[in-house]
Amino acid sequence: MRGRSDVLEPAILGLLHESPMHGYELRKRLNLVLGSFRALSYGSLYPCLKSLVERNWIQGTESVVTPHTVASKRARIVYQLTADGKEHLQEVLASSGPATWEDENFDVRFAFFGQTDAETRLRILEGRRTRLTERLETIRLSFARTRERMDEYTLELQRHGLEQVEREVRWLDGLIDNERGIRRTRPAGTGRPAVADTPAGDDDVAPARTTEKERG
Amino acid sequence: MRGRSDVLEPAILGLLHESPMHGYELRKRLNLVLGSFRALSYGSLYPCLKSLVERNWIQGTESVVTPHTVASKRARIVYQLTADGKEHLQEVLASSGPATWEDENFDVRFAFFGQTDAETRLRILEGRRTRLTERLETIRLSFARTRERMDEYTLELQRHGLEQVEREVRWLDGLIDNERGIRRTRPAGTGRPAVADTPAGDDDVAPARTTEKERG
DNA sequence: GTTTTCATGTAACCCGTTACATGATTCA
DNA sequence: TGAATCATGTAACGGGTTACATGAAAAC
Repeated sequence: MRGRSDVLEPAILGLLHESPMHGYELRKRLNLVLGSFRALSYGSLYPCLKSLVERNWIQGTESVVTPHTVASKRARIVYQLTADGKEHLQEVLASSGPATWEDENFDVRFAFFGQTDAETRLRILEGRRTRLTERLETIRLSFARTRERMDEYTLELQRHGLEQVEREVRWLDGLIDNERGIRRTRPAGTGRPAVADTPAGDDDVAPARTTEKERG
Repeated sequence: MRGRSDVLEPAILGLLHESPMHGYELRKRLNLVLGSFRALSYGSLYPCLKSLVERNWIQGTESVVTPHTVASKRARIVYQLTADGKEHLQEVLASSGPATWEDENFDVRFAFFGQTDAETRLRILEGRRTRLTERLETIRLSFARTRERMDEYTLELQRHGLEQVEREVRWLDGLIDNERGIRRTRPAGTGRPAVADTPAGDDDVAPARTTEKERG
């Protein structure tokens, strides 16, 4: 309901659930989960950790590292989920709504599918797919409306953008088919991913869902 | 030098240079140029227009529209570039620097390549390419370092992200080859785009630049 | 005649970055 | 011993969004 980001907190909780970590390390891992590969700043991370501690979802323990000789003074703080935190994370992962379909939110949620039940996974994937096809419609529309008036570079940018989204949809189709397969085969909740791993440039996933024509 | 966004202003100036417009229409066009297809809010747009007027780069004229009967009271404000604005836009378009290689900035700059000279176009495309290959390196590295410890969904997200960037690089390669061709053929500055328009799934652009191996 | 779309704006707020400050540890 | 990296934090700022306010024109 508020803002709509809430991307950082789930990411942190999710990673800490996999294994306890200190801030500095967390930051590096975060970049991989956060979709885009920009480096998150400490100016974001540490205050967030602080607030998570205050809300009692994580706790930090001063882990005095024994470097190579004796114990050092400057300790690093290893964070881990509290019981409350684990509970909260499960709630977050089980929920899904409009915000969940958006780019960054989706990436984070997807990254932690391993901790999510099959129903939710499918719900998120399909919501995301709908979201993207809506976007396709919007693009195609204004595309068709303005294509004569646009110079060719702008047009090329548009074309490329459109293609990217189309590819994204095909990727989702593969994942959805996969989830459906799992769901039919297994009682749900097994957490087995078995995602498509087509190494590069395989265009035969979901052959005729996004029709290439009607572009004029 | 400041912030690093400066994505909105150039986009507005560029669009207004193509043709004068009022805010509401501008906003729709903006979404196509701004790379991602999120709708820019009026809360961003109008204050920005205001500040551009204050700096004398654009000017707004109350265009009283004759709707269908008589003249209406509520006029819409049509903005156009001033002489200063045109000059400033040319400066902006001729410049290039680290910020230019970033995602959104690049998109905007690319969209207005029609108004940019060939040297600059090539400089930006190559800068962007370098930026992306750097990113590829970063991803591949942390990818290799953590792949065993990651669950398969996170891994798939990574794989997919990597693939996207690789594709982006191939797209750039096509554009660069194209620009080089133009540059050799024509004295530069002709403004002729002739971009690659391979409809979909053409993988033979720049065959062996991003080597698929050494992924372990 | 009422709803939808067009059209312009403002104020509060959110989420993140940059720049700064500090100090320990490892490596050359 | 000095530089690079690890490690933790704070304060100021920036660029965007949401929510609000207003009203005319077009469509139904």
